[in-house]
Amino acid sequence: MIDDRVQTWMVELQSNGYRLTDPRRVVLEIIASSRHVLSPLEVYERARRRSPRLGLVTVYRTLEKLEELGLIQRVHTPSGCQAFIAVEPGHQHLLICQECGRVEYFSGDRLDGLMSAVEGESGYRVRDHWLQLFGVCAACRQES
Amino acid sequence: MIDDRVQTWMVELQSNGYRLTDPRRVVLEIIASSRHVLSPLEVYERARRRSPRLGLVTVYRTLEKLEELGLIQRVHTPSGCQAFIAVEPGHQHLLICQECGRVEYFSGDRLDGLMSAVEGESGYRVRDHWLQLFGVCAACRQES
DNA sequence: CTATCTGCAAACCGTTTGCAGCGTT
DNA sequence: AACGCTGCAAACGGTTTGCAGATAG
Repeated sequence: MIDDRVQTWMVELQSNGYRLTDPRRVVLEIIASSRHVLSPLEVYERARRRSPRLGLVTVYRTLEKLEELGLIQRVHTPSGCQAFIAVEPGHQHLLICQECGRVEYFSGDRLDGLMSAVEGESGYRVRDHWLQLFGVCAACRQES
Repeated sequence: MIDDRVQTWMVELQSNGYRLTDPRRVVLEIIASSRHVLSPLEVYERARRRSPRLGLVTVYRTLEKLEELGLIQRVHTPSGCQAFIAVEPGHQHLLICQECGRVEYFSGDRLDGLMSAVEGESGYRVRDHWLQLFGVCAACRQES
């Protein structure tokens, strides 16, 4: 399943004219297999364990391409906005553990009514919405 | 109404042991009276028109205190997270114009059902949620 | 009178860019 | 063989810190 994701991402990169290199493959595998949000530096540190010559710059450039292709997304939280997680097709929203950064995906927000009400009252045309939940995952709850 | 807000903020600052200085008053008035999100630099530029000796550092330090006291909030958008807007008590959510940054406040998201469903499925304890709408305000719509 | 605040300059730190050599295709 | 990619070093830009003098309470 994670391998599927890596596979899909590699195909996607190649069919957009990007080359498949070792450093890139390592970065791909790290984010594809993580259930936690990861900052560029965290990706770099993990990737270095496998590929010590890798540079931080390559991590930034790979993340940029993956984001541009819609394969990963930047996650915004009160404590910072430099973390990334895989995009899970069909699941638009995230539930993020405030302790460890673990992510669950969900969809079905039933906000259409609210959105058109707000649209009417404000005179705005609503184009997009963000919904995100924050909490503590089962594992972190047990620890405390 | 804006003056009320400035008044409230000044009292709040003072009752927390902070001093009321001219540079601070200027910064307060700028954000309190803005219906648009403002970056530190934008606050600085506007404040300088009134108070040319003001330093950018003072803007940062004042914003920090206002945020800490819960009087202003940082606004996160796809195009950046360094803008601030006044907190409107009782209105937890924002609708932001993607063109000009104008903000409308709203509440009543009726997400309790969804939140407890997600809580049950995930094993997380949900502590907080973010809901934000993006669109184009009436004025910007007319321009295009 | 004292503690806080101010503006300046410098430090800081995450991110981006320029470049010469390397590796994919 | 050609072009994209890599890692290094340096540049960049927004934010923070140290400090000496100014100012609110």
